[in-house]
Amino acid sequence: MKFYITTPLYYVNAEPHIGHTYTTVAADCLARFYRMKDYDVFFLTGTDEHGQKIYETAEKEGISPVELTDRVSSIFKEMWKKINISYDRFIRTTEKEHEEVVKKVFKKLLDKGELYKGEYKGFYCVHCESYVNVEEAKNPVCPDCNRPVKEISEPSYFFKLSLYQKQLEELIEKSDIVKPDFRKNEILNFIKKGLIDISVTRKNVVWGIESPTEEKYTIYVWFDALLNYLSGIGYLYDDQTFQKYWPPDVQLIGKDIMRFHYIVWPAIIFALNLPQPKKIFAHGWWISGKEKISKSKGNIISPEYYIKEYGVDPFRFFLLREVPFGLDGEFSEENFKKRYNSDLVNDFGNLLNRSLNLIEKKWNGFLPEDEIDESIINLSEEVYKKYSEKMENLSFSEGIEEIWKLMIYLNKYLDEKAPWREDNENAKKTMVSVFYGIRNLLILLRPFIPETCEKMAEMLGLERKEIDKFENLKVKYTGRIKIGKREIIFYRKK
RNA sequence: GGCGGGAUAGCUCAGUGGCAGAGCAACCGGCUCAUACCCGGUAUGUCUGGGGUUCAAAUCCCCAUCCCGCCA
Repeated sequence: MKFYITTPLYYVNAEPHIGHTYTTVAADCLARFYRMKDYDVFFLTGTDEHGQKIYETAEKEGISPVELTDRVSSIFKEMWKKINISYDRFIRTTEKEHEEVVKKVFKKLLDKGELYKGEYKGFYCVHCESYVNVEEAKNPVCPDCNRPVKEISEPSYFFKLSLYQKQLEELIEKSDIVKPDFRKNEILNFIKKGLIDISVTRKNVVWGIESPTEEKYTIYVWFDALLNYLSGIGYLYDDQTFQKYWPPDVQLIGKDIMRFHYIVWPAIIFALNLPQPKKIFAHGWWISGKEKISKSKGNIISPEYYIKEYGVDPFRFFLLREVPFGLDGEFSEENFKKRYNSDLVNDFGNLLNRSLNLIEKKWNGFLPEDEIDESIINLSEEVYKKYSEKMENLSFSEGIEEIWKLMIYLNKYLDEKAPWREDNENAKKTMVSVFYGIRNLLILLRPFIPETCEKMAEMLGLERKEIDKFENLKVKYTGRIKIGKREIIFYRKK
């Protein structure tokens, strides 16, 4: 079984922020989840580097677009490294391979009559890199960013988007491509009002991919960027890889770029006669102090701060635990700290610590042998089943809630069995069972907090490969296990 | 303005016709292996307001108020 997952390519006009991080962490968690299910996973992310805005930003900074894009894309890479993003490929739209694919696709669509030459008249927002519809006011501004827009009139190639209205309606109604479900109606309403052909070239933009036409144009940056999902796995140059992974199983996007992904993108796929993605999931935004996060409001959330203050894994955990994926969430240090202390420090860290401490005290750090309590075996199985379903639906927070059922049970089990009051012989089964339960927690939580789980596995005296696959949930212990060095992983905050 | 979604405990929210729920916070108790942790228990409601259907409505229908999303 294969699993192909993508994030949008991030526009290098800005450095990574909480929004990019959110999407990418979610994708990483899913990629890891499917790897642990033994799927053949391909996880694609990268940077979107063309367009007028990049050109202008570079100019402002007095550097070349290449210098700018090199710099910012490597900042993204460093960030992903820091938070353990396990992508299989990081694609840049300025790569030769990608540029060639874009040209080939353009040519292909041109030959098929999917593109035609026309005249574009209207307004263009440089900041948003998008054509906008504004009333003929004295000072037309972009409806999204409120910046002044340019009026332009120029020859351009158009993509016959209008042709695909019916097919798109049917696709959205009948498939699971639009997720969460409540977005379906929104998109459908939009489509039903009628689609118009979209301009896919620009006449006066320098920084972009050149069209394979006699008269030279620059290919519109969004058209260019969307094709990364094809070029990233070898479309038109590595057929074997492409055949293996196409179509995408999950594509993650922010809710701000739904239209490109639910309308333009599937229409391009129709035009290329390819199977459609299974699921495109639009997640919500993090807000801060009841407002959308923006530089001008000064309510920026700095991932670096939380990573430094609490650690990478608590940060990853919070993003996916706090709010149902798809809805907006409020990001505040107060909420973060609450989650951190109650879930990670109290429930999880303390469970590990008290358990290892008991094994240390009673048996000098050697786990004895005994049978494992049925209740923990059964609960593990039940939790995994439900957790698995939740993860497949991208309900990360509910997936974690399932894991916590086992966590809570283990704490309760310890209290009830009170092994510290028992002699070693009578405490054996309890501790072996708790050990088994904790090992299962490490497996289940690993897609979310990989580093922590690996470190904890070491503390349990286990090898990394013992928590590598969900298959291992069933593995029981025989032989003597010497637990590793015990240390506190999550320190209580304030 | 049009279309859609929503209003339930202090907070975040679940609950599609049958005794109003969960988590967090609060309070009380237990435990003492553990990171002041963990375990158990208690309390908490004009289910936005009004009308209707029904043996029975948070749930279905109508009206009103407020909030949110989408409308290139």
